Amino acid sequence: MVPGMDEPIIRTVSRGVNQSGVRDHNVRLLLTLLQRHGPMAGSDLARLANLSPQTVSIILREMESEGLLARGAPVKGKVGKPSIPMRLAEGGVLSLGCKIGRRSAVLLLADFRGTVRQELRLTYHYPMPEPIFAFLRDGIKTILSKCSPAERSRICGIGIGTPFELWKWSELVDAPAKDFASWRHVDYQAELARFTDLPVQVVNDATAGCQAEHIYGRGKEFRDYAYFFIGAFVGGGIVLNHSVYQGHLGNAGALGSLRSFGPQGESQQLIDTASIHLLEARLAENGHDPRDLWTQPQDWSGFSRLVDPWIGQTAQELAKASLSVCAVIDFEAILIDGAFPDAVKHELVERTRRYLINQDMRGLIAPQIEAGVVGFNARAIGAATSPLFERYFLNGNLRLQS
Amino acid sequence: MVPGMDEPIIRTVSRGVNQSGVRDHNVRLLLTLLQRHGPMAGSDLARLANLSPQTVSIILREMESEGLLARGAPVKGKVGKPSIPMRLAEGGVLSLGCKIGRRSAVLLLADFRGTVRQELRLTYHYPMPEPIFAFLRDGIKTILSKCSPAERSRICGIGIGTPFELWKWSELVDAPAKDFASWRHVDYQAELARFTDLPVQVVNDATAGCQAEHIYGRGKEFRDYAYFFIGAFVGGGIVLNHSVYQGHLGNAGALGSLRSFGPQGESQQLIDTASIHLLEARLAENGHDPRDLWTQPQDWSGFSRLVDPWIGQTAQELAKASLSVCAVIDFEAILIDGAFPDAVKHELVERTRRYLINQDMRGLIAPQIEAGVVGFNARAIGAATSPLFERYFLNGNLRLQS
DNA sequence: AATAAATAAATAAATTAGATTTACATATTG
DNA sequence: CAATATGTAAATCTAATTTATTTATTTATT
Repeated sequence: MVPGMDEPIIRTVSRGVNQSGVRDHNVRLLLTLLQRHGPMAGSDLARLANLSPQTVSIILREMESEGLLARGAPVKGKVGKPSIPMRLAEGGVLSLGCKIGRRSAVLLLADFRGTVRQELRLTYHYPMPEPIFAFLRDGIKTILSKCSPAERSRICGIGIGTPFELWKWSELVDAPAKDFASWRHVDYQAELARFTDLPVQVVNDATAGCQAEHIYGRGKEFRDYAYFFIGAFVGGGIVLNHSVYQGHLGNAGALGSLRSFGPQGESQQLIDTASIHLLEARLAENGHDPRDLWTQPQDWSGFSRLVDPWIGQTAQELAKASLSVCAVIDFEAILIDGAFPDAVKHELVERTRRYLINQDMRGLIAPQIEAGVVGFNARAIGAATSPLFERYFLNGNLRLQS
Repeated sequence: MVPGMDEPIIRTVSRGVNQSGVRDHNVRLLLTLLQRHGPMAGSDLARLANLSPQTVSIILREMESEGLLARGAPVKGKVGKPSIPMRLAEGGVLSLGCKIGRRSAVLLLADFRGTVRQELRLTYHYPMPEPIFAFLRDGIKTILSKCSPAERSRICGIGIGTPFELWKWSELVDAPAKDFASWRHVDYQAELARFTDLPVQVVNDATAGCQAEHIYGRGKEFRDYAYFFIGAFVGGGIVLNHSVYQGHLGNAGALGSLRSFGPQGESQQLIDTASIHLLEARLAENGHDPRDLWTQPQDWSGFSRLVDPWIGQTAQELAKASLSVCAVIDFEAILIDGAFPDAVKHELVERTRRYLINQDMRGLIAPQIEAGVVGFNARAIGAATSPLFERYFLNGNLRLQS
């Protein structure tokens, strides 16, 4: 049995549970544990999940026969019968992810375990619906044509990571406001349904990044944390109880909208004080081509004179923002990632830590500041995880109302 | 069967579910639905909970025989057999709640439905462990002595609402720092165990207020909201998915620690800019006795000249704070309550709404600003709800690790 | 080195809990 | 009296646990 056929268990407080709901939950639980902890024997899973070995055995054999799980080499060296570690099968499940960004859109095919198998990119001056949907239509076709029939049948859906209220961005991206307004009534589900039967999930782009970090990066280490993704515009996501929390309208973790203060004490938002578009502007003022930031994502050493003060400012803002979010939820950690070279990321994290200790922390528990590891493509990879959570993994927190 | 005997279902993501877990969940679900929606027939519960009428029938009869539920008068006037609405039995479950505050501690006995049956108060210049534990010991004895044996057996626990890291308060309450440090190693469970066998839950005081508003007040109306309780020091609580979220160390909703800015742009916290202690100070400066605020909780009209500007400042701070919290979670609403007269509360809510619309709301969804209805005693009443959630109600979000 | 004992894993068979389904008695309206 | 909805009894079904068995290995003993 594959989970996700019935409505999953306990998605709202007002849902009773019956036997098939129990099975669905336990199947998802075992998949989630294997995802989170890596390959494991049934006996270990039974202990972790607090289920009887028999129950685990039955579920594992079923999932194995469906090709979701694969068995590893028996582990010897301990007293007793050798254990057989089970793992998520490499190609057991595939999914598509798309990120719509300031400068480019990405479409990719990823597997169960976060490996990107194919990737396509569209760049533009600013995003508009028509070219993006054309890119998706052609891109999906291209990607599917390179898959075997078996692989195609294992693609479980497509996730779209997109900024919240994109139609309000026209002045930020200096696009004609009138054209840009067409984003307002875009219905991704309906548009995608014109050329694919795959289930479609829409998720905030930075929240998608958070999902990627959560399952493939350092997210597993923490129960509750906030995630910053520094792109052209900064955004965020939050995790509670080991689950990404999207919020009732999908706008939880809108960390770009955190209040900040300009040099004259005027009210600003984090998006105005800690985003890469500020660095782009500085580059342009200094006669560089700001597009170099995007075409040379692994090496910004050519602009270090400008990058360095930008890191300083951004770190200061992130330190203040980190404490603001910790007043709402007592996050264990703050993860920072973005569309920049690793060296920049680590410098940013280091400086944020230093600024943090000078802040007023009365009544708060200091969070750990850590660097994310997924990096550049986090938003598209994370978008691809949405269909996985929908069908295979446990997500303690509710989905969006849809 | 009474729920809560086994570990309740799905408290962490890594918990498997078996039949007894299912029953426990469904029992709690029905109790929670009756709590939230009021008396209801089994057939309605079955529809709401998505359970078969048979299952609901069995569970209801069992809970009725245990005295947790009572049947109402048959409802006629519709086609078909009249339905019998079931309700939480008035005295079905009782619990104790204690709030430890700046100026006073309160101990009360409440029932399943939020009605306070007995209430005791201790006032002090500043809180210290020894007198408070003596008050609890004697108070519990007094309260129990006024209960019938049947009532005593129905008391399911005691909840303690206390500020976070009380030992750091010495300068705020001008107490000798040395004495005050004794709070640091206080173990409520151990202290209470010396004179009572009741299970003890410890919860942040403002979060307790939030729990009270959540089940007895306006909390039911919203899926996600933040709650401010304006006491001597402002505090808060948050609700996600219709459940109070305490956070992994019990410090979620530490809204008093939200960053704010003083007149010279210096960094402050909300606790410094939106608390009743500011008003106390103004009263003292103007020759009034600040204790009048606490002894005349329903009438502050004597100090309106001083109260009015305090309301203005507080409203402004709350408006800014409201947007800060909505950048972390897309709360539907902000609920405001406090230890002040209703007239003050409503003026504060009204002005907060007005300030809100002048704020920078890019990227955010404007929350509703609403007044809480539980008022003054919210923290103690809410503390008393902790044992109820522990044993009888569903709480989608995790409890503290303990 | 050979062998027995201990141990842990995995699973088959029997049992059990608790849900659903089906059937029916009941009380009411129209 | 027909229609309808509630509420419950009996039978059925699902998926868990418990108990018992097989198997592969390490460890201790001879």
